[in-house]
Amino acid sequence: MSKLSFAILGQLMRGSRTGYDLAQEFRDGLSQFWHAKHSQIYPELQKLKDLGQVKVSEVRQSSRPDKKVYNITPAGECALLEWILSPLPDAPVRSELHLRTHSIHLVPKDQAIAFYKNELARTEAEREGFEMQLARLEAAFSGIPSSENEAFSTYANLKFGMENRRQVAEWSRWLIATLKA
Amino acid sequence: MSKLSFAILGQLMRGSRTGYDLAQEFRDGLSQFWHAKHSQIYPELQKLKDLGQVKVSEVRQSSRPDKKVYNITPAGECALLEWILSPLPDAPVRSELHLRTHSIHLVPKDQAIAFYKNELARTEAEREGFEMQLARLEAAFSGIPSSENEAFSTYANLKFGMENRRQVAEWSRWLIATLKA
DNA sequence: CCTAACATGTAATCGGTTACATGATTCT
DNA sequence: AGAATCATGTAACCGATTACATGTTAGG
Repeated sequence: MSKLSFAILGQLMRGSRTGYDLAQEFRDGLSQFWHAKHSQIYPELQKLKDLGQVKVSEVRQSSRPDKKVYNITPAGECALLEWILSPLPDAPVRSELHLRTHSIHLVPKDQAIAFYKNELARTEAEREGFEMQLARLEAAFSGIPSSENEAFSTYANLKFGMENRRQVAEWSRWLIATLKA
Repeated sequence: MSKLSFAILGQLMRGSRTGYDLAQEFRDGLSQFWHAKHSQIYPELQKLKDLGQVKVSEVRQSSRPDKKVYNITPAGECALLEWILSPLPDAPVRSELHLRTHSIHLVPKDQAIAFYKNELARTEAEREGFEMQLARLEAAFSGIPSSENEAFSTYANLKFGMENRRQVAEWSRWLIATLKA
C-alpha cells in the first residue's frame, strides 16, 4: 500500500469524505506535508475499496450533483495505526533551491542577492500564514490541544511549519548578508 | 530540460566526471539536496550529449576498466547559468514524517514517544555530520570561503543542513516533552 | 446565458526506483 | 578462486502530473 493510501485513510479517520473533498484538502491545508490531485485520488479510492479499507455510499443530492461518500473500515483503521509508528524509511531529499545554491558561486552577486531576497519574502509570508493558523488553533483550544485530540496532530505540524520557515528565513538572511559583504 | 540535467551540469562545472563519478556523488555528498541512481544518470548523459550540453571522451585505462569522461560545453554552461536564478517553481512537499504526525493522536503516547526519540537520534547524528563537514571546510579556508569559490556554495548548503537538523531536533524534543506531559 | 463551483472519472507522459545484465581489474 | 570496486548500460514498474473528458447545479 502506497503512502497516498495512508494519507487518505488518515483523513477518513477524521470523518467521511468524498474524493472531491480529499482533493481540496490535499491542495490546501495538507499541502504543507502531502500533495495529491483528484486524478490520483479517485483511482486510489477504488483500490482502497477493493482492499476493503474503505466503504463507499452514494448520496443523492438535489442542490448539488450526486456524490460518493467514503468511510474508513475497521480493517483500514487497523492498517493505518500499524503504519504510523512503523520504521520510517529515509526518503531521498530533492530541493531545487539547494540544488541551485550549489552553483550560486557562478552567478553575479547582485542578481543572487535579488533572488534570495525574493525567496525570503515568500518564506516570511508562509511563516506568517502558519503563525496565524497556530494562533487560531490556540485560541479555539485555550492553549495546546490535548494529545488525544486530532487538533493536537494538526498543531504539531503547524508548529513545525512555522519553525521551519523561520529557519529558512534566517538562513536566507545570512546568505544575503554574506553575499553583500 | 529536467532538474537532473542541471544537477549534472552543476557537477560538471566543477570538473570532468564519468557517469560512475556522478552516481557516487549523488549517493554521498549531494544527497543532502539531490539524489539520482546510475540507472537514471547514464541515459541523462546521453540526452545531454545529444543536446550538445556536454561532450564525452573515451579514456583507455590499464589499471581500471576503460571509461567515458564528460565535460560541460559552452552551451551547457549557458543553460546552467540561465537556470540558477530563473523563477523557482514551488515544488509539492511530501514528508512522510509529518504525514504520520498528522495522525499521531491515534496511537499510544509511550509508543509515539519512543518513535520520536528514535527520529531525534537520527537527526542529531545527521546534524553532527554536517557540523564536522562545516568545521573541515572552515579549517581548509580559514573561515568562510569567498562567494566566487565553489566551496562557498558547498558551505552555504552545509550550513543550511546543520541549521535544519537543529530545528527538526528542537521540534522533536518539544513533541516528546509535550507527549510526556 | 454564462461562469464558477461541485463532482467524477481516464489517458498519456514523465521522473525515479528496482531489478536485470555484463564485464574489467585489483586485492586477498 | 572469490570478493570488492570500477564501469556502463537496459527493462519493468510505480507514483505523480498534465491533459483529456463529461456532466450537474447555483448564481450573477
